[in-house]
Amino acid sequence: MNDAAPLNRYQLAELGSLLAEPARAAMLLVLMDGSARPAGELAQAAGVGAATASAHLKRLLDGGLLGVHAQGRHRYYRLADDDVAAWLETMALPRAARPLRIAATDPALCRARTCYRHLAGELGVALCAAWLESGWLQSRGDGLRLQPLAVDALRQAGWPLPVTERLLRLRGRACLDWTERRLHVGGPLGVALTDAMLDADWLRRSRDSRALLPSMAGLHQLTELGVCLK
Amino acid sequence: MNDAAPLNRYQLAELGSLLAEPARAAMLLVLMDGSARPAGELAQAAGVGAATASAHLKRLLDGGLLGVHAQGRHRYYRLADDDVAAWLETMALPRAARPLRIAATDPALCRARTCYRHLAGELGVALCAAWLESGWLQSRGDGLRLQPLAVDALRQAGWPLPVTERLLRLRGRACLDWTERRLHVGGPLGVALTDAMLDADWLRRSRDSRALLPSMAGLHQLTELGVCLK
DNA sequence: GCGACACTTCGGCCTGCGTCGAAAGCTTGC
DNA sequence: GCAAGCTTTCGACGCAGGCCGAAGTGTCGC
Repeated sequence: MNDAAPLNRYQLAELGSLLAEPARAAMLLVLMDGSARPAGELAQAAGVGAATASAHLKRLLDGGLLGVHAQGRHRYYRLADDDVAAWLETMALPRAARPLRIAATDPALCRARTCYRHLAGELGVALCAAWLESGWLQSRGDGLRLQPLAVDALRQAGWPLPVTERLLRLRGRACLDWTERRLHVGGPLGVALTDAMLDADWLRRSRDSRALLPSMAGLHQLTELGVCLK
Repeated sequence: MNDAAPLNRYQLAELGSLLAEPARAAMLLVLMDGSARPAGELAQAAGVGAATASAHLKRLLDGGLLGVHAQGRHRYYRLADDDVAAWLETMALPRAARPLRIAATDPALCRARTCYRHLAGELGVALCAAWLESGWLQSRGDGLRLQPLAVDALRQAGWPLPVTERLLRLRGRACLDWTERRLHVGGPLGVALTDAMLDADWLRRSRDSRALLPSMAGLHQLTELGVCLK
C-alpha cells in the first residue's frame, strides 16, 4: 500500500470507513500490540458473531490494513505494516505513550510495530544482549525465538507451565530501543515475556508512568539467568 | 484532544467515521497543506452544497480534527494540530513525500512544525555535526548562530554577499532529524542555508520527491568546508 | 437600517452497510 | 473416511447518516 501517489478523497474515505466501525476498531486496537490473532479471538474481542467478524476482517484485509497468515484451521490476522501501526497510534495513543518508531531507513533492523507493551529500556536491552550471547535467544529466518534451554530455566524459576510453553511458540522481533540504542526483544514474544515477568512479580508497573521496574526478587532471578544489570 | 487515556473502540470508530466520507476526506486533504479556508471554499472543494458542507465541518470540528477562526462573515477552518496532520500524512502520503515531523517528546528541542524546507537527512546531520565541532556553528541562548568564520568560508566558496550576510543574522533551531536521530539545523537559518545551497547548485531537488541531493560540485565544496560525507 | 452575502439549522428522502442465522468450505484427529 | 472445529459465504432485516432545498442567524457595505 501507499506506493507512490498520494491518496485521493475516495481512497482516504475508504480508509476511514475501515476504522469507522466499533467492531473493526476494537480488532485493530487488539492487534496494536503487534500480535497475530485468529479470527475467532478477534470476533470475541469485537463482541460480534463469527460471520460478522469474518466480513470485517475481509474488509480490513482488502483495505490493506491487515495481513493474514493461515495455519491449520486458524487464520491469524495482524496489522499489515508499520505505517498502519503508526497511523493508529498517532490518534489512539496519548503522546506520552506513543512508542518511538524507527524510521524506514533500516526496516530489517526493526520491524517491531510497537514498543508499547514489551520490555524495553535498560532491562530489555540487557536481557536481549545476555540471552543472545548465551544462545538462549536465537535469531532465525522468521524472527527471534526463545530456546528450550531458556524456557526450562524460566520454568524452574517458577513460571507456570502454560506461560513457558507459550513462550516457545511465540516469535520475537529485534527492536531498536532509542534510549539505549541497542536491541531488545519485541513482537509477541517480547509482549509475552513482559507479561510473564509482571505476573511473576519480577517486574512492577510504576504508579504514574508506564515504566516497568524490576522487583528485588526479579533482580535476583534475572541475575541468575545471566542478565547483567548495573 | 488525546490528553491522557488511549482511545477506546468507540472513540477510534468515531475518528474513522469522520474520515469515512469522501466530502470530508476532500476537505481534510485540501487543508493538509496547513492553510485555513472558509466554509464556502471547502464546500466547493468537496463538491457538495453549502448546507452539506456545513454539517461536515461541524462534525470535523466537534471531533477535534479541525479548528475554526471566525473573521467577519467568513469562518476559516484549519487542521486542529500536528497530530491530525501527521495522522493524515501517515496514510495519505507515500513515505518519500512525507514531511519529517518532530516527535513530541521534547517540544522545546524543535518547535518547527515541519522540516520540509530545511536541510535534513544525512547531509544535514553531517553538516550540523561538523560545524558544531569546528565552532562554525554555535549554540547560544536564542538558538543556533552561524559564526563569521563560517560565513567567510562560504563567501569564498562563491556564495553571493547578500546571502552570506543574511546567514549571519538568521537564527537556527536545533532540530532532531527523525530518520537520522541526530541534530541538524532548522529554523530560518536552516531554510536560508538550504536555499543558498540550491541557488549555488550544491544541492538539487530530485525530480519526483522532496529529496535534496548534493551535486558533485556541492559534495566537493562541502568536504572542503569540513562536512564529512560517506 | 436595508439588501447582499456567508454560513448554519431544519425537515424529509434514500442509500449503504452492519447484524445475524443458516449453510457451505477446509483442516485436523481418530 | 467421518466427525468436529474454525472460518467464510449467503440472504434478509433494520438503522444510521449523507444529501438537498428552504428558512434562520449574523456580518458587511451603502
